[in-house]
Amino acid sequence: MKKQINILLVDNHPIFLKGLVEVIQDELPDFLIHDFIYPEKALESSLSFKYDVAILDLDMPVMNGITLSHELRKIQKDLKIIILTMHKEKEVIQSVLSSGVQGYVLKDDAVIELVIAIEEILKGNKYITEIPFDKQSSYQNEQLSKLTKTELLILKGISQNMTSRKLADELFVTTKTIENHRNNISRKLELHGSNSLLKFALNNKHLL
Amino acid sequence: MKKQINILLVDNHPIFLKGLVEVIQDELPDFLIHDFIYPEKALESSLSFKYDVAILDLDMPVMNGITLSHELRKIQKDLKIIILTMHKEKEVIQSVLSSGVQGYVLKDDAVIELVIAIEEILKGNKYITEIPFDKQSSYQNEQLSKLTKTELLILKGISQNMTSRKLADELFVTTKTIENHRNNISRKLELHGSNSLLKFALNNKHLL
DNA sequence: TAGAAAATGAGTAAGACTACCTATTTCGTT
DNA sequence: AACGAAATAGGTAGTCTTACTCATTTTCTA
Repeated sequence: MKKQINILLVDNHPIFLKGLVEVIQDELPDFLIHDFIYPEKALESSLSFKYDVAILDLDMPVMNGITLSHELRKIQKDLKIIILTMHKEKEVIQSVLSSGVQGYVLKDDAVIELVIAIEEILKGNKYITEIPFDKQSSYQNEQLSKLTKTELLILKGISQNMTSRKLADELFVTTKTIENHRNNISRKLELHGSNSLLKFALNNKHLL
Repeated sequence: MKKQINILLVDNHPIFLKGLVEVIQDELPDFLIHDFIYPEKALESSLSFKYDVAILDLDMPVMNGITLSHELRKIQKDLKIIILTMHKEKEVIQSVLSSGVQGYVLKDDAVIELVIAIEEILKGNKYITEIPFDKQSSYQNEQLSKLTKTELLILKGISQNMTSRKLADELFVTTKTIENHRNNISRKLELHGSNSLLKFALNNKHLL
């Protein structure tokens, strides 16, 4: 008897989710699909149920796909993750992949892409869909291109809830250095006022 | 014998489109659905086929949903149009409705919304989905229901980039009062650490 | 290899936020 | 009318961030 494969599917768009369930079910009738609109509910269910693969939407309110993947992995270390998104920007893909997921599929890919991804991931491989020619969110990119490597690194840290203190420890420099970098970044990006840098970082997390 | 109802469905995301077809077919098995990934192909088909309702994605490359609706109407004056999109912004909705479509449904609405929309439109009515404001992700809502009226007001202010100082001026109280409210909010929501309240407020802007 | 850019660090000052505490007044409900 | 919740405000301390200036060292590159 073959082992039952359980798929966790999380997407906050009900219509898309329902469609997705049917599509996957059509192509992979032996798999059991557990679908959730709310990341929190999915997380809760993972406490009492073991999944083989999780297919997660990237842009969700409250908890995005990457955060959810981390939370799921805390509960179940060996869970395989496929991120399903409409983002075609190199930077998004880069940052998603660097967070240790196994698959990346676009919502405007053909259905077969997702099916292949699931099958490959189950074999222990990774699967990254072909990304079409680059479509950039050009404005923010121009802004970010003004920054140096270290500045980008710090901005990324800020977007990940790190204080200057923590960043300093992490990078083995003084907090003063981090503060100086923060100031330089703010000047380059023309950001002013309280927590303006944090807000920018959060708003552009996907580019960092 | 009942008249056959023909639905034109256009969305440039294949997975979403395939799911959508199945979902509509499930709910409205007597309807005939003609689905297209490319707006141009849909337009071409409308030259030789008469549709009753068109369900169009708003964001498509080359030709967006509104443009397509105009083109379709040139060919078939009485065609009913439902725009299906993920945009919740007042401005988008305003401009879409003013272009003379009959329906507006969100991609993150439940499936039933679209079905109702189709049925209403066929009766000659318009159907505009409820726009969020009081449609909530239930978990955060439970959290927010712990807060008092004033606390919610302050949280909203925070989400709009206001400092405690500005909020105090606005509400004619001292900054100390605002700070106390902030502390009470953080305690109720179990938020800790630097700027945790700001981050929460930004993440839940849509609920405030 | 010389000059420019980047990274590092210090000083100083002010504003903002978190995290506790206590206390008084106002308001709504029973 | 009494009770409890909510709103108001002060105290105190520590942390974090912004916003400047200046100086030194490292690294890249023309």
